[in-house]
Amino acid sequence: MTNSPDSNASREQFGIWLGMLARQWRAEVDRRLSPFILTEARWIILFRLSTADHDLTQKELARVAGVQGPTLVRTLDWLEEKGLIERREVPDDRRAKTVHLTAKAEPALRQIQAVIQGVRAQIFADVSDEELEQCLAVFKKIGRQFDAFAGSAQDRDMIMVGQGKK
Amino acid sequence: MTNSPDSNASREQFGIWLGMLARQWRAEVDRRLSPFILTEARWIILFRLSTADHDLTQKELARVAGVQGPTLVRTLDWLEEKGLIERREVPDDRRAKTVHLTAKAEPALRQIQAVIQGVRAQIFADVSDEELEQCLAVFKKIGRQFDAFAGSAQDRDMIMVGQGKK
DNA sequence: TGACGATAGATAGCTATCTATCTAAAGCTT
DNA sequence: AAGCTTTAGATAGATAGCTATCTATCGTCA
Repeated sequence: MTNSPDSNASREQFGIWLGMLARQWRAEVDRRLSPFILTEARWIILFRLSTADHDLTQKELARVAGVQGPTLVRTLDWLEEKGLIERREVPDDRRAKTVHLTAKAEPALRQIQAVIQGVRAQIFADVSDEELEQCLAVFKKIGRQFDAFAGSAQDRDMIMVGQGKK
Repeated sequence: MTNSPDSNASREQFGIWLGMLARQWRAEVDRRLSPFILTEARWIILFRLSTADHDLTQKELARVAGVQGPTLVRTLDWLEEKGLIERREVPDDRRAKTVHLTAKAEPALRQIQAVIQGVRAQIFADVSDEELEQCLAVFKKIGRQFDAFAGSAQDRDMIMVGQGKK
């Protein structure tokens, strides 16, 4: 009774689950982050900066964070206003700016790492490493299909290479 | 304290993948739906109405659609203005309203079903039924953890019962 | 060298989501 | 019956995402 009749229902459900889980994920992280003024979207940027192996321009940062340029601009505006990052001009290219964590950001980041770690520990409580890997494998297959639609087929792989197994 | 060196990275990645895929999913559906004025968020509501086995109040509809009340209200306002749904007062409870598809909505819905089907066919091109089920199983485990946080532990199961295998 | 297309970042405006709060009605409790 | 508490839906405002477009700068090539 599982194969055909259910698989259709599963496919119908998948997109909706994806959306619901993504929203719940964000809500839970935001809830736990609320003592730190940060939200998930803002934290992701700090995290990416802290784990980057070279100075990132806004364009590069947007790519590894998985958002579009304008979305990043607003987040950076906020982070810069709070003194957590700074934009520096690039000598060689006066259009570009690199983004850097300030001294103020670093202690906050360490505390927050622990909070996020706590979220993950609970969320993945029942999920084995193997299950997680299978799930991510499906994500990557699906991601490739989306990229095929969009035509920018290499971007996603670069993201994973960029920080997945560094 | 995890087993393989990768599993930590996988856990770090998971939330970000979830968010990115959910956004790409929505973008692709929206793109294909653009000839029909509808967006994914609006279509989901129509879909839920069309597959419900009894009249749904807004509260019930919000739950099966996986959004909060206010989000639904705005979507319904739009759908009602376009003449695709109507709200009816409930005789027994003058606070509540049930939501109904109009005659105008039904032919549109059938066309759209085909479009969405097309999205799924391509997105899941490389994904076997088995992989999909495993992935959904992980989703459900994670979903239960979120519900445990929120305290409303039964809601999610009810959602799946409500339309998963009916 | 001057002009034109491409690129980096910023801005504007739309959609969708959430939380917090309001209003009205329903349901208890005394 | 009066007065709480709870519930259904609506409203307001914040956050975050997107596309389209603008400005400034870079690079190329005629």
